[in-house]
Amino acid sequence: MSSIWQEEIAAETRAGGRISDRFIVDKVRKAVLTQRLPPGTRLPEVALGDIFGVSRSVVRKALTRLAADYVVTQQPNQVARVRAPSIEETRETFAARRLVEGEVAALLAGRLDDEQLATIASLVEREAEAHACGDEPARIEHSLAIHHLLAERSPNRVLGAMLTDLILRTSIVIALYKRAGLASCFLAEDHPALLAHLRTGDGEAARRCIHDHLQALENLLDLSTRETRIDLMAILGQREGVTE
Amino acid sequence: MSSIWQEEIAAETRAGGRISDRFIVDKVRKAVLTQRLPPGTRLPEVALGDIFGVSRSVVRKALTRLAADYVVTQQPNQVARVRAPSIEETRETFAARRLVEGEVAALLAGRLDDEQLATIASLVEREAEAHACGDEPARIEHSLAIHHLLAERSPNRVLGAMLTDLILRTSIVIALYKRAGLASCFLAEDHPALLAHLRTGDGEAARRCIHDHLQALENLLDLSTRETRIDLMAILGQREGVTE
DNA sequence: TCCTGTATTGTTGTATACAATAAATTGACA
DNA sequence: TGTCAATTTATTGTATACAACAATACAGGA
Repeated sequence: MSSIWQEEIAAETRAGGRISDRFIVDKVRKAVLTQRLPPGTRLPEVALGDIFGVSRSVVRKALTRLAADYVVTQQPNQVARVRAPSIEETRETFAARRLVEGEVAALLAGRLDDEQLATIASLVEREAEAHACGDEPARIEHSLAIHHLLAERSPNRVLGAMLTDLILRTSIVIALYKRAGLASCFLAEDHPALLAHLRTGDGEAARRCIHDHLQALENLLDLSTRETRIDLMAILGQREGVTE
Repeated sequence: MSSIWQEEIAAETRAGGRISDRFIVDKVRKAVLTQRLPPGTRLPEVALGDIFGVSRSVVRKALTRLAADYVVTQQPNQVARVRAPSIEETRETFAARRLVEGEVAALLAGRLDDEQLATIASLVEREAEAHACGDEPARIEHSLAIHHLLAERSPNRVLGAMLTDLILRTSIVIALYKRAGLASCFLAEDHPALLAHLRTGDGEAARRCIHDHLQALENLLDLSTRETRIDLMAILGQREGVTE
């Protein structure tokens, strides 16, 4: 029973903490994000229960939550699968995020204190450094941290929660549809420019900045309808699930 | 065991359909919306299971979904309760809905075919009639149908789903914070004006119309911070739950 | 009267058994 | 060899039992 989560589960149990549904949600989410669980992967309840050392009750709750987050699909009497958002949904998700994150940035401009601005500045710097070092996972982590900070600090918490969801969903589709051969989605100018607008308090400039940034990101993806890169039939046909 | 859902459950079981988690979600949601289950109401799993004639498994799934929809709160080892959104959250929910529904309306303007426009026109008319007859429940139903139609027909389905959620959440807080003595939240001019803009295809006008409409709606609420109408301590202190 | 520790009750958390459904396999037949 | 039906296996749906935790009620002492 060697799974991709072997060490993490061992660490958690050693630390005395018993595995909860939240733990499972986190692990599956991250695995989907890093494409260790590609779209279409079967997630049978008993298999996951064996892996995490819990019963189906806990797994079921985790899967229900993942379905609410659009990470997996759950249809009656069928195994849960890692979701494969379509090209159309990808475009719509980006458009929704542009709207929401643009508004959050506009609301936030001029309202952040020096400490928060310094935190963002540090993340922007570290993102550039990681890119220079060729450490893409670290760069993604810092980039995500910037956007998550906007979501957390959003003066409107309802919009903030919506943005958190949208960041996750766009991250998944970026991993899915990243143009083959593209090493990184780093856009050197964008985050520094955003920081400047947040500092000066120009809300509309911040909104435009976010808008253009996300549009540029979307343009880096391969969303050509011709050859559907995600061949659902091929994916759903294969019998592979989580390794046990 | 006489509950507020007595007849509906009997009807469902007579019709041969067995009670599913979706059924429970619908019934609880509607009861919250119509304030038959006021905020703070305890929703113990066994009590709900007895009422609906199912085991805790089904009830638990329903409650998890209701929590994802922000209808109830679920904290570890504590009974689920009907959520009581704060005044601040109410304002934020309205602001979020203005943003999202405005965008949906702008996208939709000029894109609806004659049949869909006729459907909306009919709903607008029937809403006015219901108001004239003093039939407030019917008026609310028709008004909601108009907004739900926008959500369903949204060219961007991600935004459409978000709007569906926001319509539910605003409906709950409207019921909660409606100014005492106010018979109806009917705004005679707004829906006809929206219909006109959707027909002519003026997206920005449709956006402004939605924006002003929702702002007017929010202004009809009693969101004065002075006397907190929702006294959580009083509500959470009382032992009342669903009637058995 | 007020506080505090303890027993009791109420409620949720988890595991498991069995039923119901879907998927896969097998075998017969053309 | 290919196709269809019947059987077997895999998987989820539901109910239930027991453990763990929280809230309550009660009794005793300051």
